[in-house]
Amino acid sequence: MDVKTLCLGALTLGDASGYEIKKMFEDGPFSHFHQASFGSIYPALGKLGEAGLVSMREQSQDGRPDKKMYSITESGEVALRRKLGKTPADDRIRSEALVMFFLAEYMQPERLEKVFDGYLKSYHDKLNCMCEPDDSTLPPHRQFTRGLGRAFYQAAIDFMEENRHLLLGEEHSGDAK
Amino acid sequence: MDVKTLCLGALTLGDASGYEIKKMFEDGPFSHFHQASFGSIYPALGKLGEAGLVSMREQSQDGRPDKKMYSITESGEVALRRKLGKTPADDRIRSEALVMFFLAEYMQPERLEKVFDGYLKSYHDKLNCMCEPDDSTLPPHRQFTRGLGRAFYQAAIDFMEENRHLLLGEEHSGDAK
DNA sequence: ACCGGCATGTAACGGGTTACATGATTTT
DNA sequence: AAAATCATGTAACCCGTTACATGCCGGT
Repeated sequence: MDVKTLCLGALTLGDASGYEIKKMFEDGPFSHFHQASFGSIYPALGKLGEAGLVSMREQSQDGRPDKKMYSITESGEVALRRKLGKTPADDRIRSEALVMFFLAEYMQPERLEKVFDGYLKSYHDKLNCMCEPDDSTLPPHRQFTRGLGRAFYQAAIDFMEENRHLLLGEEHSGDAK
Repeated sequence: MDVKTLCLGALTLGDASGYEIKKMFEDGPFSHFHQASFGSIYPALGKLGEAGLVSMREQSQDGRPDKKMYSITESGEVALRRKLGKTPADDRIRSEALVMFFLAEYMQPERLEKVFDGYLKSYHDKLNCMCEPDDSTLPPHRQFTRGLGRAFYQAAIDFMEENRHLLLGEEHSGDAK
C-alpha cells in the first residue's frame, strides 16, 4: 500500500491539503498505523491529480499562505476500492527502542533508563491525543479502529509501568518523583 | 538502525548463519519489533565481515547444505554499543489491515470479515510462538521484552474478539462455529 | 529580532524488498 | 512427483526519507 492509496483514504474523511494530510499521519487518525512525510505526500497528490483520482482547487486564506485543497473524485473512490480489494501485507513494525530493551546488557544503565522514560512518555502522549474527542459520535468501524489503538497503547503502558524493574533493576526507586 | 546493527544484535544471542538470523526476524525473538529479508541480511553479514565486526567459519552438515556460521567479534561488540548509544528513532508501524478497518465502508462485508479473521488469527499465532518456552529462565530484561510483546498481542486479541461487532455488524453470528 | 507554525515543493540519496538464480534433501 | 525446508547470494528496482529551497504571518 503506497502513499497514493493512503492519500485517497485520507481524502475520504473530507477535503484536505497536503499539509493537513501530513498532520493526519502525525497526530491524527492514521498516526498509529502508518506514517508519511511531505516528500512522499506532495508528489503522490500530484500524480493522483494527473490520473484524475483527485481534484484540486486553490484556496486563499487570510493571514496564511494559500492552500491547495484536494478532493477525491468518483474514479478515485473506484481506485481506492480496488486497492483495498488486494490482500493486506503483514504488519511491519520497527521499533528501535524495543531493540535497545532487548539488548539492554549492551547499554549504560542511565541511558537505558532515559530511553525507557522517553518511550513510556511517547506512549502516554499517543494515548492522550487518541482520547480527547468523544467516541460515541463516530461510526462503529471508526470506534473499532480507535479502540484498538487505545487498547494497544494502554496495554503497553500498563505493562511498562508494572515491569519497569525487570528492565532497570530495583533502583531503590520506591516512589520518588 | 540498519540491518547491519540488527545482525550484530542477533549474534549476541550466539553464533548463527544468515538463514538462522532471518528466522529470528520471522518467528524468533526479533519478530515483533523488526523484520529483514535475505536480500538485506546476506550483504550486511558480508560487510560486517569485511569490517572485522564478525568472523565466519564454514560448517558442513550431513544431509543439508553447508552453513556459514557467523560470530560477533570484540570490535563488533564495541560497534554495537556505539550504535545503541544513539537516540532511538520513533517507532514506525505500517499495518495495511488497520488501514482497511479504518476504511471499512469501502470494502465488501465478506472481504472485510475475511481480512479480520486472518488478522486475528495472525495475532493468535504470534502470541502462541511467543509463549512456549519458559520465561523464568530468561534474564529479566528479556522477560521484559517478551512480556511486552505478549501484553501487546493479548490486548489486541481481547479487543478484537470483544468488539468484532463494531466492525462487522451484528451478523446474527451468535456463537455458530 | 527570532522562532515556530503554516504552506508547498524538489532532488539526491539510501535502504530494503522483490525477484531471480541454484541446488540438495526431506516430507507429503 | 511435487512441495516445502534448508541454504546462499546478486541485481534491479521502488519507494520513501532527508535535506534543501522559499516565504508569510503571529507570537515572544
